[in-house]
Formats: sequence, structure tokens, C-alpha cells
Amino acid sequence: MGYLRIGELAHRTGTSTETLRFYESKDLIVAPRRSDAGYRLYTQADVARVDFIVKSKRLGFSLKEIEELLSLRIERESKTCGEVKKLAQAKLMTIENKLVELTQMKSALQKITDACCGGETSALECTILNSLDGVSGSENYDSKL
Amino acid sequence: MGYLRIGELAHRTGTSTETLRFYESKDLIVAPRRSDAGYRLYTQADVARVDFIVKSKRLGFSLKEIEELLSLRIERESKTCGEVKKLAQAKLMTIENKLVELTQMKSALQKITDACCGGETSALECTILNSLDGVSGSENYDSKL
DNA sequence: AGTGACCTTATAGTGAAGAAGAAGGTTTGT
DNA sequence: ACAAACCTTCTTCTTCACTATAAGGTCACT
Repeated sequence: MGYLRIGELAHRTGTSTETLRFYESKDLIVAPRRSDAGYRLYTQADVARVDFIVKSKRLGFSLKEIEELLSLRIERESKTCGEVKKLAQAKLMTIENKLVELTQMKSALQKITDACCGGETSALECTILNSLDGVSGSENYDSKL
Repeated sequence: MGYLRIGELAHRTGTSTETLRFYESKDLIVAPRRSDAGYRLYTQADVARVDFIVKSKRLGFSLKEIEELLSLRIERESKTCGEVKKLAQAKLMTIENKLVELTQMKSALQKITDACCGGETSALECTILNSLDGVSGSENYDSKL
């Protein structure tokens, strides 16, 4: 009891059974235990894991990057603690960069909605690019790890 | 003078000439004026536009969504002001959602790096999924416009 | 016993976003 | 004048992330 079959997991995470099998083949989700008939049986932990994958995808991470994020774990006795920390910090920088860029985009969009239909005082022309004026041109950002 | 050829624009934006022609074919960048020989001649405005495209891609927007963002412009006499505002607000919500999720991810990663190698007090096991514990399971987020 | 909704593997196909290559014209430096 | 480094269009190829199809097994219900 308490186990989910693949269709139910797909439903709960907004994915599809094909996608879930695909993720398993890519080692993004651990191969779950099987029923006598060979059906995949998932747990709540799998729901959380798939939710994380879906979220991360929305944020522009590739499946490869998501695998890296999911593999981040500190274990006692781990010999690779330094590596974990290094990778985690690299990911943190990536995320902080995304946060900055998203925030810029947000304020640009807000400028547009604020100027729009707020009365007859609206600008002659306002675009998202104009709204971003003076906010970082090309800043030679390098996302390579 | 002042014009860039396609190679230079590619270099400045961290893209490639093929990518820029591809974006033009997809109407993400406006077909620029040509030299007598037929070479594309770009301006600073094009640099900003391509920079925006590159940034937006990093944030997980598809080329189709980026086209929508770029088409957002308020013009005086515009008959579609209401639509502009509606679309801009929808995009704003998408962005705010991304901001929330990124922020959660950031603090989860920070938990990991903080716990890691800070001494012998590190947790038995800390993963990004554990760090996200209690922070929104599946929240039925619907990104459809 | 049969039907329909589920599940299995394996293989092939799709769409997005480029990347690579062919065949040729242009520009710049020496 | 000629080579190197640009540029042009057009067509084909690749990678990623699914998506669909085929052929069959399982489960619950009537």
C-alpha cells in the first residue's frame, strides 16, 4: 500500500508515463521496485524528485544540470566533500545570476504595465528593451562551469 | 561606420553567425540593412536585442516566448493596449513564479554548502531534496497562458 | 470469458534550436 | 594579384527532450 504506479505518478507531477520512463533511462529517477507483474511502484520520495525535475526545467536547467543538482549530497565519511562544495557553489552562482537577470526583466515588464493604460500620460513608445535601458549591456557572463 | 557585420555581432553576443541568421529567419531579429555586396549591417540596437535573447534563453524562455516578450510595446494610438497589458501581466506572473522557485533552490543549495565541511558537525546526509523539505510539494502550478 | 484501462519493452518519429558543409562572392592585407 | 578571412544562400546533420506506435501482458469488473 502507498505505492503509486507510473500513471498516477505522471498525473501527480504533470508529466507523462513516457516522460517518466525516459527520465529513468537517463538516470534522473532511480529505477523503482517492481510489482510481481513487473509494474513500477513509486513512493512519495519519487513524487518530490519528479517535482524537483519539473521545477528545475522551468528555470532553464538542462536534464544534465538537473542530474548534477540531484547528485549533490553530503554524506558523512564522504571523501568528495570538497568537490560537492565546489559544485554547489558553482550552481549557486548560476542561480544568483539568474535571479539578477529575472529581477531586471521583472522591473522592465513592470515599467511597461505601469505605463500602459494608466491614463493619457503613457510614453510615446515603450518596449521591454527600452525599459531595460541602462541596465547592463553585454556583461561577458560566462556560464561555463 | 558604426555598423557591425554578422561575425562581429556574433562575437559580441557570444553567439554564432549561423545562430544569428537562424534568429532572423525566425523573426527574432529584424532583417538588417545590407551593404552593396549584400552583407548584413547591424547597429547597437541589434546588440541589445541579441543580448536580451541570450539572457532570456538562459532563464528558460523558449524562442517563441522571447518573441512575445520582444513584441511587447506600448505605442501611442495603439488599439491593442489592453492586450499588451494582459500579456505583460501574464509574463510578470511567470517571472514571479520563477523568482520564487529560484529563491527556494538557492536557499536549499546554501543549506548544503553551509553544512558541508563546516566542521565535524555536518549532517548524516544532506541532499538538495532534503533541503527543500517542507517547501511546497506539488503546487499545481499551471504555466499555460 | 470478455472488455477496458492499465502496464511492459523496443523502436521509430518529432520539434526546437542550432551546427556543419558546399559552392561561391567580397574585402583586406601584402 | 593573390591568399586569408570574411560574407552569401541552401541543404543537410545533430542534439535534446520528448512523443508515438507496435505488440503484447495484467488487473478489476461484469
